[in-house]
Amino acid sequence: MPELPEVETARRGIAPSVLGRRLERILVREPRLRWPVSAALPQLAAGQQICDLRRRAKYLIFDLERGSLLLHLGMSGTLRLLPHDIAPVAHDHVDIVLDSGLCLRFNDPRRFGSLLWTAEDPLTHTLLRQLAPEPLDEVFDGAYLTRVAKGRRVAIKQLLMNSRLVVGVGNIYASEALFRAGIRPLRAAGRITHAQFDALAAAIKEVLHEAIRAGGTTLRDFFDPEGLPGYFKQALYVYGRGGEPCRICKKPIRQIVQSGRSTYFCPGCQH
DNA sequence: ATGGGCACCTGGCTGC
DNA sequence: TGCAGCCAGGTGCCCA
Repeated sequence: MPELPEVETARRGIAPSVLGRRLERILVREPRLRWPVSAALPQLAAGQQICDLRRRAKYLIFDLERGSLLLHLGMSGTLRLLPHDIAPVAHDHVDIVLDSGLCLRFNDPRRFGSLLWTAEDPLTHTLLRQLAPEPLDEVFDGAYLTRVAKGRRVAIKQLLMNSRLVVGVGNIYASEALFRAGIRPLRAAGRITHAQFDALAAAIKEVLHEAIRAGGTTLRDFFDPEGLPGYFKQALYVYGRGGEPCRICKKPIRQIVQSGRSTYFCPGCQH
């Protein structure tokens, strides 16, 4: 479900309600997530103030006074802000109850999401340590992509979805960024020119910024913490548009499968 | 080192 | 209607 813009939308929606508040308690109704939620986690986190709420790739990091919570939304996870006494519905797995009477409720039908505790610097956690630089940071540019793609035969779309090389770009925005940069998703990464990588890095930043501004992309079940959908779907050029005419050249958008996942591109605009 | 395929889950949609 | 089959926004891990 969520790519970087959707996670960032969640972070911005939640931040005003959680920053500086005390985390009263955590209620785990279903610990069987991607990794089992530690039975000790509620006690480790309870009673502490929430000092910061950060995002690293698609992880949300709740920094408490003595340790951090790492939350990943997986494919189908959402966070909602609710009065704590609202009755839970199906797949409401975790409540983070605040001293304001509000609670942050994590719902995740597929349970690919995760909630972890770390007492160390979260950026050194096993799952975060190896992640590529943030795509919206300055160090992420055409020179960076050229460097990491050097000698690689893997298709550029798959490279964009390798979290050791690029983070935050999932299946929707990989297709969208490649369209904007005019690059075919099947092109071997190592054979793309520096100039094309300049265009691709710029396209990634642009599409992520625009999607964040629109509150993310809602295909089916993404809603922000207030329960509102994202409005970026109408701005998609290729994703989910197989067979429909390209918005630029009118040729039909093609849908192919790479690594078992759908890829969309325009045969007229991308080379 | 690199790359490919599988695994983890539920639900919604399509077509018989 | 019912149901089988396929697809879905992620990513860690095992194997060649």
